[in-house]
Amino acid sequence: MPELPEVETVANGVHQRVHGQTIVSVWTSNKPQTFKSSPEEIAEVLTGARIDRVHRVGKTIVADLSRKGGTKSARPGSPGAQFLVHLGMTGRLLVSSPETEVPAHTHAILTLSGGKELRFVDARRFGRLSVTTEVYGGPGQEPLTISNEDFIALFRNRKTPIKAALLNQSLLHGVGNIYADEALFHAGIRPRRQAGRLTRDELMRLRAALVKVLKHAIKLGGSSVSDYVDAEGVAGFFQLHHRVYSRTGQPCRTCTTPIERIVVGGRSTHFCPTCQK
DNA sequence: ATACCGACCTGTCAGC
DNA sequence: TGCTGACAGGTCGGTA
Repeated sequence: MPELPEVETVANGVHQRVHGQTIVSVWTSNKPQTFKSSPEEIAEVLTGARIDRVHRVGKTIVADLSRKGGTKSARPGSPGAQFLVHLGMTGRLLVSSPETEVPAHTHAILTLSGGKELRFVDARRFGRLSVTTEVYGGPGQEPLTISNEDFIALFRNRKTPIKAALLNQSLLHGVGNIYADEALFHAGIRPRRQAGRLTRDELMRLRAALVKVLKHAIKLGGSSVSDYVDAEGVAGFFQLHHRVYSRTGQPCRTCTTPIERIVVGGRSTHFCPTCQK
């Protein structure tokens, strides 16, 4: 489901509802592929910890934890741990009342001091939970804040199609299939173009388009992620603004040429053959 | 080192 | 109605 804007929306929503609360108890399902750390390790680190802040790094939701007695200012030798949640394709992080029915495919429930529960639900089980004591930095660079020069340098000498390079999380993290297609459309660049052969000008346009598309999507709450935090959660509306993604055969909103669908790097890819060169 | 490709899972939807 | 196959917004590990 989620790319950068959706993950940011979920992280912010969860933050508002749970920060400052303590994790009273932890339950996990017996589906081991859900976890990077072992369920035992997760339960040990989380139980009794306070959630100071929930934020996003790449496509990962990061909860900063501290322990009673310890403080936010981590003392030497006792760094604050972090709880990492990757939503995969179908993962959801919900803040629910205990009386709310537990949905199918629920893999973790954290009972909070405020009386609510933080639930991790993931039908397809591509999501991952883990705990770490090192500050998580993510695999690549942050698309919202990277400079033009750093952005241009990322793609130098790359023979892979620009679409595939945008999806490579060790270069830029947070960009997924929807926003890669959308950004390439706004920059007027065909997805199969070799990354290393794009001009400086094109790469600068691409960076600007990416930032614009991501920020716009964050403002609208992401694309079609509904029910993402709790019953009061607001659905995302960015899907109504897609120019190419999932619009195969429909007229381009700029020039009316039918949008084409191809496969690049094994991923379905949409573009306008007239607007993108 | 880089790049491609299948595997990991379940749900949904189009077509027969 | 029910079955089958294609497809889904992500990542990882093996192979070339």
